[in-house]
Amino acid sequence: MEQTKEQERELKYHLRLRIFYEERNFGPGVAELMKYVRERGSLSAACQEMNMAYSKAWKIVNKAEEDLGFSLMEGKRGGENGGTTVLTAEGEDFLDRYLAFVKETEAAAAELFHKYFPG
Amino acid sequence: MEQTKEQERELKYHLRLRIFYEERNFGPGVAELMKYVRERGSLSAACQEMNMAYSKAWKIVNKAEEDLGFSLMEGKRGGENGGTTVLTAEGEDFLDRYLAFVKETEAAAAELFHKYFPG
DNA sequence: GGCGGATATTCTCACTTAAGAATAACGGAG
DNA sequence: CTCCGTTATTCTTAAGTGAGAATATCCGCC
Repeated sequence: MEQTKEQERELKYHLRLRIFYEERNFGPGVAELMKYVRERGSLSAACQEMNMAYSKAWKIVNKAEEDLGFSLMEGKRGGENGGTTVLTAEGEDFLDRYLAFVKETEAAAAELFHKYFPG
Repeated sequence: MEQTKEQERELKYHLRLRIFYEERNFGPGVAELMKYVRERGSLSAACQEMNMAYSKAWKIVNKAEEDLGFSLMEGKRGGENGGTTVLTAEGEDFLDRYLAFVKETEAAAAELFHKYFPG
């Protein structure tokens, strides 16, 4: 504020799309976890993919479910591989809509960014 | 995850638009401060409007200026009212473009949200 | 029936961030 | 020349977050 700095820098934008309901929210973190759970059939496998502690992932998912008011995934303990986790039907549906929403919104934002911050 | 919850809730979305350059960024907080500084000609007045400690506001602005590489506002100490702070020309320009970018992006996002999350 | 691997849950600890107290400098007004 | 309100800056302390250790439970498989 007192001293000015002179260098030019390339600007980049970044979007964080998050669905809010009062203090509750659903964002990119849970979405990514869900994508891996759908792909791998296991929450701990999803954690390995994302290099995240299982306990943290579990808390994130739990919080999102509390916030949304319905289950996103369901786990089973024991069995052949030790256990499994799969998305619920509502979880699948919600994730798909969230991903489509984010994708199109990001495309729109990219265009607008170049409009206002060209070069 | 173990127990399902049944209530229906209205979903709302919320957008956080933030301009990134590597670890640097410019977001809604600094923008709001700048709007009040432009309106009131004083950073401490802006803080009162936003119910924020002056020291915190100053730090936020300073960080943003460091990140962007140019001054957003300039302060003068002493004088009739104790001091003043006004936006620099670059600050004005940047703020205006940021606000326009955010406004149009939010409008686009609102439309897409209703497309994917109707009702 | 014990093993292994996954789910489920709680508890620490480090680290980051938030909030604001404290202090100094400044300059017009009275 | 002292006072007042503001800018400028640093420091302390409280609060929140992140990362993961620790523990318990489940169940097919050998």
